[in-house]
Amino acid sequence: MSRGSVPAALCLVVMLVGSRLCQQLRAFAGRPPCRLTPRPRALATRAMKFSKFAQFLEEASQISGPGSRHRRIQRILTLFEAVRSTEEMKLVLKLMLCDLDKINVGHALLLAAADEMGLKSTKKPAEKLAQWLSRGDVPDVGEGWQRLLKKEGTAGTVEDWNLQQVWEALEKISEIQSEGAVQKRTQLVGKLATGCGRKEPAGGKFICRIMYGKGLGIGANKKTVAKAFAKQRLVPNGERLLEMLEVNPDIDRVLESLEGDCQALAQLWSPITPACAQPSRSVEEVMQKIHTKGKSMNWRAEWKYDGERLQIHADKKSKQVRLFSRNLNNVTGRFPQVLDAMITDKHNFENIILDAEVVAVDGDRILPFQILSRRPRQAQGRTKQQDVADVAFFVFDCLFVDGESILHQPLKERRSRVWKVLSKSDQIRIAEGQAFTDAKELQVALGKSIRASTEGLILKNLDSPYEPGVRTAEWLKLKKDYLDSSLSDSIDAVAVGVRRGNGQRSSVYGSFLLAVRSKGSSGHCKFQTICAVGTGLTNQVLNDLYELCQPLVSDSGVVPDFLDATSAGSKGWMWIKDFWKAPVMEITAADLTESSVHSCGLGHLENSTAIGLRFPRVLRLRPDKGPEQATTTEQVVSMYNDQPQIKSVRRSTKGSGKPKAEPMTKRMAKPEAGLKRNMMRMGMAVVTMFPLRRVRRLGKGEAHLRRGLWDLLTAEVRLMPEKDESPQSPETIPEEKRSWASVFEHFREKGENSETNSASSDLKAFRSFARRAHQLLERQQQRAIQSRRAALHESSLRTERLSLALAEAEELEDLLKQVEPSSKVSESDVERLSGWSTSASSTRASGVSGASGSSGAASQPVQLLSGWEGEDVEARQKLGLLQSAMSQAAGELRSGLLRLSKDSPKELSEDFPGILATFLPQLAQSCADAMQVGEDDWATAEACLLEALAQTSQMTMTLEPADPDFCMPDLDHSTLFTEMPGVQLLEEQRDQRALQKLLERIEALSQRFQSEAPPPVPEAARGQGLKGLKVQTLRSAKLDELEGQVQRLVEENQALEERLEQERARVESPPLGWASFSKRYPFQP
DNA sequence: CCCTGAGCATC
DNA sequence: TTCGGAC
DNA sequence: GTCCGAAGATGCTCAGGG
Ligand SMILES: Nc1ncnc2c1ncn2[C@@H]1O[C@H](COP(=O)(O)O)[C@@H](O)[C@H]1O
Repeated sequence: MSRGSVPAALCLVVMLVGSRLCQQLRAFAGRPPCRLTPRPRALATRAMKFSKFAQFLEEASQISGPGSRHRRIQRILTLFEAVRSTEEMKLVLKLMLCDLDKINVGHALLLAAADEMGLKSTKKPAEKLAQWLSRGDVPDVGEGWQRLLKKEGTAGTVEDWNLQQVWEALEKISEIQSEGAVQKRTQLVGKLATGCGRKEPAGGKFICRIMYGKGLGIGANKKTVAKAFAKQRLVPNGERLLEMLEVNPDIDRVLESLEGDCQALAQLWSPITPACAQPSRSVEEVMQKIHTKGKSMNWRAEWKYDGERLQIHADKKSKQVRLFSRNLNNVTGRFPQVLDAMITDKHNFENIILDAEVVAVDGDRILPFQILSRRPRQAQGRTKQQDVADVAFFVFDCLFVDGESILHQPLKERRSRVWKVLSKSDQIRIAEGQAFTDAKELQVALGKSIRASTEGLILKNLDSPYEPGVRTAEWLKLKKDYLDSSLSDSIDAVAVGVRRGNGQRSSVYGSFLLAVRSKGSSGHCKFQTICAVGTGLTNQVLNDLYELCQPLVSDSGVVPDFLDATSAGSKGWMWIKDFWKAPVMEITAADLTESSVHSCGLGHLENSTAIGLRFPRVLRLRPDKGPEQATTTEQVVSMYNDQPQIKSVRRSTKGSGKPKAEPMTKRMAKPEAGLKRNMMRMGMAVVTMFPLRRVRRLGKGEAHLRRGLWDLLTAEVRLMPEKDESPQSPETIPEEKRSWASVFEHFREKGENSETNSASSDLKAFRSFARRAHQLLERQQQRAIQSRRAALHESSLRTERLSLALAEAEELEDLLKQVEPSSKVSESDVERLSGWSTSASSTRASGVSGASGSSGAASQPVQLLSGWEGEDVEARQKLGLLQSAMSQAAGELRSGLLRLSKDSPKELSEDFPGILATFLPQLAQSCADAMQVGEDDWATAEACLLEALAQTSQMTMTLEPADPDFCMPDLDHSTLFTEMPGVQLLEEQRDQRALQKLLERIEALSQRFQSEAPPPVPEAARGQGLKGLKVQTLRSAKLDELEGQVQRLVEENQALEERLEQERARVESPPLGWASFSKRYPFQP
């Protein structure tokens, strides 16, 4: 039944009809002509309608409870019994298993398609649908479609497509490409929905889920469907379906085969479903599993490479190679370098199927998964200029050799067979491993593998056959992140955002955006996102977290200001208003990776990226912790740097250190001079802007450029010749001093060697790269300026408000002094104060919204005071934190600036005596001076700094770009530098100081009250209001005055209000507060 | 021309 | 990929 | 133990909007 047997006439038909029908027609070709019945028209009348199909599915989905599995299978069986032909059975199976071609239809398009269904009963269907989803009224898009279609009713004649029509529509959708594709697809999807769902709304649901491709949501997927299929009678040998699919994923072919020879043999060019390994959590568990298995103690521990699974099919004579991914996709085009290595004459096989892992490598070094995944996905010509990395196949099994399947042979024999015929090379390697018998050996092997940057071990029974598609107990995976010992890898992170769940989780939050604490450069407690997490949580926890978080989420959609988030990392979240109430979770992960989505560690890593987590999951809640006790960014960064993969890269670049680069010469050719200058600026911009900026937008193009720049910086180590080694100076160039100079030097040499100015393609590439990088930086700077302007404005407003608040607080304090001449406050006073203040706020709330203060009653200082009486250790800790962070900030900035000046490479300053000699040192010095002055006098400091900046900007202006291609943009440098973080810090510190003073006073006041220990405010006293009191005494008069004061506070001082609200809530511990979780989820170390 | 969003692939 | 729930 | 369906990060490619 090979392709070759397709009659020419049919081929013609195929071409005419369209490629999508190709497979089916090919299927017909292999069988006697009489099997071609029923004819299409006859088929159409008797064909199963989608509505009927959907009814079966709907019934199956409603089955639950004891014995549901079996009953569900029975139900599906009745569906199969209703099928009339093999052709139809193919459709049924493919639809049920969502076995479609790539159709490029996802969540967004399914939503949009609601507008294309011609619905009469709903105004804006897509909008409505989105609303339902966001409120959790409907668990998924499919259910939403069903609801929309149900409203339409079935009055009149409505469309009801049969399965064949549906399939053809799906094929059509998959063919849509290029301009206008999205619109066309949307329309077709809409029509399809009508065809499937008008008669029977559930049909809409199922066609939607089929297109979405993640299962029908009826509690029956491949395995269950196969069990039902085993019992049906239309197609013979149904019980062998799975077995056949394991060696041939094409359902059409398999059904034909079931009717025919029914051979379930592995074949060359047809992918075999790969075997998987069972997870194991410890060496002990593994040993136990092995022993209880009994018989065989013949096990092998193999490195678990961190790459992609690859099945290699090769035929020597025809010189053909085909590669299949873990999901049986053909990925031959993605690894051109390795194809040749598979068909050399050195191999001793005619043909072969290998099981392997493909990994990015640098010589003998194994590179992280992330590098591998950066390779192009599309078929590339074999003549590519530059690849992201070299690649190697680590072969660990052999399934087929010289026309014969060897799946049934024990691993031992498969291995010995393949090593006999396979010739090793740089591209084709053998998976490292060793036999082991006891726990000790295993432990040693594990340590070794992890040090080699693998994920851990795969343990294999050498006596076991290859079991395609099975999570077999003969293979055990022992991953490093499962190990209990990796306790250091657990992170305590704060939930700062939530997202509603889908499907069965639509009634709760399905995932949480987590952040770690950054005790960054300002006293503000900032959090940086590190991952989202939605697994590891039980239903109980999910429900409780929903209760807890619901009142905390803001409806504004604005990222809260305690959070650093990149733009990509802040999409689609509902934010938690104040982090003091946010839950803390202990999480773990397999790896820490570079991230362009999360913000954790921005500015801490030398290559200017942030950190994210691979495979994050919740270990448990930590109600014993508040957000202020979360893991810090610094801790995460050091965890990142401690990883074997990272260390190994470090070692390799450090190890080949070289003597100091020679100063750049003046004999540099003209074009390069311009280039150099511009690159110098770029470099300066990178060095000065990047590490200090707090929030950075990270995009794809940007990521590439950043990596490019970083590569240039680090490449010098390898680029520079190692001659001239002076043993006198064992000092290698430290990482911080990797200089742009040597990069230029390298490219200059390249340029000179290539005779003509423009002939060097390297130089050309570099030029275009430089230009792009330059443009990018320019844009970034513009953006930075704008956002800094906005921030500064905001900041000054805030400062103003704070100082106002401060003044009022002082007044308040004075007044209070008068109120309590004997420095004692009577119980009734406190009572009144509290009652009065609540009254004030509730009056205000009702005045504004008419509701009972759903946005949280505005709190007030007085209330705070009474709230603070409790022993709130955490509040004090927080204050301490703020203070220490404050004092740190100045020091940090100073030393940062000084470091900046030292970092500037000497060779550069020699080359540009007029510029660098004064530029950086002076800037740094001025800044540092300003900081010192600033301790006492912020205004002077700022002026000082601004002047310094103005000077430097003038100097910068004197640089004349020699190369017209690289004109420095007309930036207003004084503005540019004024907007630098240093200035921002000043502003923030001013805020901080104001705030700190305020807090100090409040603290003092609260201490005064503390000695009183007044009783809690009785309910009756609340809401009474000051006006209801008899105002007789002097005290009461003063209280009247106080009312005026505080009401102004309430109205004018939003910032303060929020702050105080946080404090209040913290002390009050509301009914479902985070602290109360301790009871339900007690912490056990 | 560049950036973004959606879809899909890998893990 | 990881994890929890239902059977 | 099996099966299903929740959930994650990253990176590439394409179409569409400015
Ligand atoms: N030596 C090896 N033997 C088998 N699988 C391996 C090996 N090295 C890496 N793997 C990969 O590990 C995967 C299984 O682990 P996991 O993905 O954690 O379930 C397989 O899909 C392989 O791609």
